[in-house]
Amino acid sequence: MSENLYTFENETYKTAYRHTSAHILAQAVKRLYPDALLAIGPAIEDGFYYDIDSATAFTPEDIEKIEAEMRKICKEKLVLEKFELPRAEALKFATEQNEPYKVELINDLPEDAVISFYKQGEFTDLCAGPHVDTTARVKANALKLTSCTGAYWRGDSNNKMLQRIYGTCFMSKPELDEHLRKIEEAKLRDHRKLGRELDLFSLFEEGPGFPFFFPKGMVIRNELVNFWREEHRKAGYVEISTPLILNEEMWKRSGHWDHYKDNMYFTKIDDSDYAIKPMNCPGGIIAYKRKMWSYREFPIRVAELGLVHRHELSGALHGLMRVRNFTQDDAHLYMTPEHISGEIVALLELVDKFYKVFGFDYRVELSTRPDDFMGARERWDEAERLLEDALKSKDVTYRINPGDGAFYGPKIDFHLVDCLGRTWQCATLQLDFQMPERFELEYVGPDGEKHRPVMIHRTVLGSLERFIAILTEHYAGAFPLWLAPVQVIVMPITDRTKDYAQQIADALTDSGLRVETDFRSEKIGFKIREAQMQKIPYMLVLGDKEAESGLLTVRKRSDGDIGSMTLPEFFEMISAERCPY
RNA sequence: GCUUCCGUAGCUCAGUUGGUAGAGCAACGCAUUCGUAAUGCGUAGGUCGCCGGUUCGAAUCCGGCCGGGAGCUCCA
Repeated sequence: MSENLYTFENETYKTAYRHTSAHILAQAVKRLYPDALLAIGPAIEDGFYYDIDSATAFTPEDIEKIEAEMRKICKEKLVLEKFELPRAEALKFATEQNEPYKVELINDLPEDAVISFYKQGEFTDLCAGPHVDTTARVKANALKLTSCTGAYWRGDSNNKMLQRIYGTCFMSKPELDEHLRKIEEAKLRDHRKLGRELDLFSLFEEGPGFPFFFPKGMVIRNELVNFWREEHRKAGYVEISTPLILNEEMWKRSGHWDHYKDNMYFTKIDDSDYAIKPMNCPGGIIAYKRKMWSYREFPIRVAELGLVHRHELSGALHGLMRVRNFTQDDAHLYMTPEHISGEIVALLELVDKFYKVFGFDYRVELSTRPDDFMGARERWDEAERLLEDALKSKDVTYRINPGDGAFYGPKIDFHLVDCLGRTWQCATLQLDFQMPERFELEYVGPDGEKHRPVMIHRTVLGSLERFIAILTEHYAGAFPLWLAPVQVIVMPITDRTKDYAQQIADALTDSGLRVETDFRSEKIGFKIREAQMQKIPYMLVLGDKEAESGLLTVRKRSDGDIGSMTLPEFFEMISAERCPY
């Protein structure tokens, strides 16, 4: 498709275009702030950024000046010239340029590397390329610096924090405007905004990271749990509940003390030290150990909607997506080694089944052994291989996330996307040989001897809070009938039809629907507007005509007025929507 | 936790160079009884996030703390 070669249809060109924009950004910064040191500046999903070490903190005014300078550079039509240097000379060059971060980058390249640079006008940057041919390719009026934040050098919080300037650019102004408009529109779906507007949930200063759910939010939560319980019953799960607080010994034995202490809350009871659970597994394990198990009972699948508390860093908190207490739809599966593959495959299917009900696209990652792993390396290799084999057998597309596993085992993570395209881990499936060892879990095998079971930790929704946040944004607050806090609102047109409306409302309520009535002496247009803004799926408009004929006039949130029908016809119409599982 | 921006009524926001606060929506009251996205009039509501400083005087300037947004780090 040669005609598409120089458009954003061509990913390579798009990346080169945005990468060149990053260089223009760096050049502009260097012109205005000659003492600024350059770190790295790649093209990213929606644009580009450049990390800069500058003594002056860039203000919004500075950013505007930089943006103006960038436009100037575009118009200067500077040609980008590539040249290569052997490592030693490249080092010398970067040193002379007084760019210590570049020197560090070059130092990390192999001895025999030939290192490329790109020069545009007076500005030269270490870069593998590729780039567009001149700065004039970048449309000056379709370019925008979007934000300036901090970012650690090399993504390590022990390193110095640099200033990261984010920008975006397109091949024409209308495309840029469209992109910016979409972002503004997406912000309207933000669960924090909708949670307040629809009176579902919120967070308050009095408890940062500790969410509140209001009656309407609880409806969604409970419906979700009903669905979850039903599917887990079908999948052969049983359910338990374990305490929020266990003594410190327990957490030392589980390894949480060594690996997770900074994220835990502690408390004292009488003179003993206790901890509030950050995970449900130790409690589940105590429950397991209450009796002796036979291999004949395996695999056992024990679920728990467990409320956990984790001390997340204040800066990491984000609405309901990242909180300090949340309910995991946890489960622990105990099995013999022969069961592992089958159980993992069944779990991949279970997660897929759940996410399909909501129409989610999800990304899968295999997270491998972290630096602070517990247990033997060979066990980890084996566990990682088992997870990978299961993914392959189900033809799941996944990517490897090295070193991101839990301290007790590798995991398969499922990520969902929020309104602004940020991804959040929801389902997780973790294979664990460590806890059974640490807690000396046992079962009796066919040989009459005691053996060590294998354990799987898993969630499907991840946390109810995060999942509800994702759901809210996914539906933009217009929840499907089965989840909608109010399913039907009954609105008489005048006081004359109040009795009839009440009668209909009672019949709907009796059938198990969540019904509200709007008897205020407002005009019907006003009631509809409010019901519409509350995103109530069905509105029944009842006036004299309906009272006389005994019919209902139905308005659908999504389609407007859909005409009149009898009550049984209405029930028939919505029956499929009332339970999608 | 770090960088940066922000914090005025339940919500969305005004408040010129410092002179002790305003609008719309919501709430409440009265009138209105109306056919598919806003009926009118009225009432009430704020230690301007908190603490301290500068000043004759602070929502406004300065400092500290708390909370929030964006991003980094970290994670369900």
